Amino acid sequence: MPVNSFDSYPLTWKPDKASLQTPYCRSLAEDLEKNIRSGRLQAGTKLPPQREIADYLDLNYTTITRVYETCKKKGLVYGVVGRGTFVAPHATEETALISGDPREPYIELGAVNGFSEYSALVEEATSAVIEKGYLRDLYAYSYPAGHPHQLAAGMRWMEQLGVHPKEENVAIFSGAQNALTVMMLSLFSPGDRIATDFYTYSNFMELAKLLRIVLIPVEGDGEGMRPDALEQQCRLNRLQGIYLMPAYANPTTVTVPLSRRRDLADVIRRNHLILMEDDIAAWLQASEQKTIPSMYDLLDGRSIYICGMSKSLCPGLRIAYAAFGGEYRKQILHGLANINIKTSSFDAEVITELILSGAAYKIAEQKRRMTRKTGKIFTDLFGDILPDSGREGYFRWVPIATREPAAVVEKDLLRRGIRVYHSQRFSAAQEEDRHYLRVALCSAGSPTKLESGLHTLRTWMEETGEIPLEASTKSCS
Amino acid sequence: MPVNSFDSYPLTWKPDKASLQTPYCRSLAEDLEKNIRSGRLQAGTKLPPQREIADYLDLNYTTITRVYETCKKKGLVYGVVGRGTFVAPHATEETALISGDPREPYIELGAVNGFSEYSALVEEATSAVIEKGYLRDLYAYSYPAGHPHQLAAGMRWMEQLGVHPKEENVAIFSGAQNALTVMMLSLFSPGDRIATDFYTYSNFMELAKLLRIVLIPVEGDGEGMRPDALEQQCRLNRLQGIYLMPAYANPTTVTVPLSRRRDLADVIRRNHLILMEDDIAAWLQASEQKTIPSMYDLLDGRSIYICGMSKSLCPGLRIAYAAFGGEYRKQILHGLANINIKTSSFDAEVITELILSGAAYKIAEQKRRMTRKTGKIFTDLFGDILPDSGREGYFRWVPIATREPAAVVEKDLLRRGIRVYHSQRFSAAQEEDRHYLRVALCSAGSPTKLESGLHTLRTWMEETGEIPLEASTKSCS
DNA sequence: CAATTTGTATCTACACATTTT
DNA sequence: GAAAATGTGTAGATACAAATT
Repeated sequence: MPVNSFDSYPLTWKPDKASLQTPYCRSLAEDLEKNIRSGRLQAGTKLPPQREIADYLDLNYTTITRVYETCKKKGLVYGVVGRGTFVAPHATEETALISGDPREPYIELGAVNGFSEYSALVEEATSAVIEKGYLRDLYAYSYPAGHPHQLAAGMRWMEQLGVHPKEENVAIFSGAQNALTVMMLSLFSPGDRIATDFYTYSNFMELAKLLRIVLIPVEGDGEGMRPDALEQQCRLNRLQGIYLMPAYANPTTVTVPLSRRRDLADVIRRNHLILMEDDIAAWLQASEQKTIPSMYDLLDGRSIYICGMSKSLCPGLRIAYAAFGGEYRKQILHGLANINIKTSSFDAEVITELILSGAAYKIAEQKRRMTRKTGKIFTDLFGDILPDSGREGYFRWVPIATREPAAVVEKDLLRRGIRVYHSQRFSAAQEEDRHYLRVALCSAGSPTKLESGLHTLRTWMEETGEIPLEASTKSCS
Repeated sequence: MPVNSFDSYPLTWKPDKASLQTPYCRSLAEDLEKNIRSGRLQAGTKLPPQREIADYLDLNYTTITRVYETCKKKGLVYGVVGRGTFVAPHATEETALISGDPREPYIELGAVNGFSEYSALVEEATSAVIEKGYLRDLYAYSYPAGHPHQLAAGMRWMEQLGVHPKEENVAIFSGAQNALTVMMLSLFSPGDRIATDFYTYSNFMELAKLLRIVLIPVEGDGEGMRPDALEQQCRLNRLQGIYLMPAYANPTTVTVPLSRRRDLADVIRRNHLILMEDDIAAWLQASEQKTIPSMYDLLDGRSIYICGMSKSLCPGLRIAYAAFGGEYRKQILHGLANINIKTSSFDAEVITELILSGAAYKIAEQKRRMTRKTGKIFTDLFGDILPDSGREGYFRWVPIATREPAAVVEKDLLRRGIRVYHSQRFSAAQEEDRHYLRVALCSAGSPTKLESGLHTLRTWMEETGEIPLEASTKSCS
């Protein structure tokens, strides 16, 4: 659905011949950038074909290739072979999900805060660390990857999640996002291509943009990314890596079952991709009888596994464990040393205390209980139209029919008193064919507020004709 | 002093004509990379001129340009117009300064640990934070840039260092290195060029390498970087930024006086450079009567100022304050949000407590006392040959005459029981004309050990004929 | 100080793969 | 299913600037 095909013929971007300066490629790139940043060229606009501009300006057409190339590197435009070059969405605005001010008068169903109100056990652990009295050791330099006993605690935690690395292949980072930063900087170069789900974690998308790493969205279904689609993209795009959230993916809520994990692992192995497995929610499922093996284990530890503790235990503590293949060890530790120098010893020690004392498991269980409770509230209100949404998880993925722009939808709902995020924030592709809302169940502050917020949402859906719709959370294409 | 000019004529790199595959530029780049990584082509080796290889292989010579370009992007080689292309030093090995294991049997004069043994006051502050009981608030999401009262404490600290930003232009980072990472990622792009001192902080060099940002070394003298040399490089290289440590620069110990700061600020303003001012040691001089104004103030806040707290207060607490120009605000906060999500609330709060309670100033004074004491130990032993070295500071910069490779010198001294760092680790340029040792005075663990270590150093210098030499710490070209 | 060597920037040329028509 | 449209990858030609001789 090209926003602007050839109906309005006169070239959408028609550089001024007179003001053309030499070197052409630079002066043209600057002009194009100005046009986009000023808003004259809106996101989605189709730019004229390279050959057309070249004809018009009487230049060789690969010179125009350079111009588009320069702007592509800056994330301003993107090209599709056979179709044309388009102004990128998110070219100017930013989509990072930063939590709002808690005192604002809306009910928070947007940010995923992870039941941050339940931290009494964390406070106890904090005190315990101080009483133990080895702060002195902690507050000195050493062990950039983490104290051995902290790493041991991390390994114990990962074990319950189906991850079994060697101790020398584990390190502590300042949160999952920090771990991703270090991994991406250490293992990839600008211009490298990484496969992701069609919808993926928006902070990861922003990070990739900062690092000039190109995300290639891969089609999926109710079981996650499709192995054949991945294989195809490997052929087309010479991929270097892949980013996955196999357990309760953010935002689609999909959990990849074992058989699919095996198939994906095959493709990854065959194409020598570096897998970054962001296991943000595995712990939510850890209590269930069967733990699904991690992709890390399925790949015999020849990948990157990241397990952030902030969401599961406490947002203020910035700690993540990562396991990695021995072949990446040197580069990762080098990156870690140069980007972080080291991680906060105190945070790491509090997490360690929580794990070793067993409190971490209690907190996790507490949060699981909350998750079930809020899940029930959601199902009570939306079960009729979203029958498949009863799983454990911090948020839901609600299909919507309206074609209104994302900003309009979000603003409309905010005016009604709830904050939600539109699927466009999570779309790695340039166009989506279906639209969704991500509805967080863990941030409202109380069950009552959550219920009230969800009620507002339901009312909106009914008033705007969203309901009835052919319900389906399965196809998260 | 080309390590390998044309004495050994047959092309240093002679790709095999037969095994040449298409595409040429890729196959050749891979071959060159293999040769360098395998060690067949040693650091410093001059590669054949582009035209020569092209002639030999019967290819257009810009194709060889592409090959060298690819390897240059990977940091494997570097080119100098008019001289040739050379294999980069540090191409394969890494030079980051990671602290050694404290139990090893040498005396540490290499890493700069900042008297980490004096942290009783830090322990008290840690307890105080817990007793105050607002951990609950701290452990929740909000204020990605830092709590307002934490920022206020940061501003108070910066004030004594001659920095006066607006509150909205201040943020908290997870240590100085983390702040630099965020700044570099947010404000620069791969391929951008940043001016640095000829000798500069080695972790910054490594970070730049990771981010594919090119460092352009600029000549300096006893007062720091030379404004005319900077001006020249701006003309030659189209620079985007500049990195400076105006107070007791690491490793050269140079403090830039006010007049020089003014001159540099002029050049920076005229050439629209983004200044990153790493004020790692200003606090050491804060007690002195006159505080030299920061470059940040001299530029009316149109720059980046970074003030790491780890060295001054406690290595285990990963906190740095940064002030920035309003024109960078949006990008920096965006980068901060996507790279860190947020900084450890606990560490930030402990630092805040230290500042507000006044303990921070006491610790600083304590460390200043230690610095003077260790400085005196150094002067007692080396005052005769290094008369100008009596300033306050955590390390000294000792000129040496030997031309032995850096690794040999360091290993020799390690065998004698002391660890020091050779100037090559800090050299942003490819060749140095003088050599130095950086000698840390704050990491030995005790005055006795320090004295013993320095004695070992002196003995080595006498035995190897280093002493007598025409002493001069002034020329840090 | 002019000629030469050498790397860099820019523009041109062409073959190719995918998508659309 | 063939032809046309369109972006991408690779190679070549030329002008230029800095450093060396």
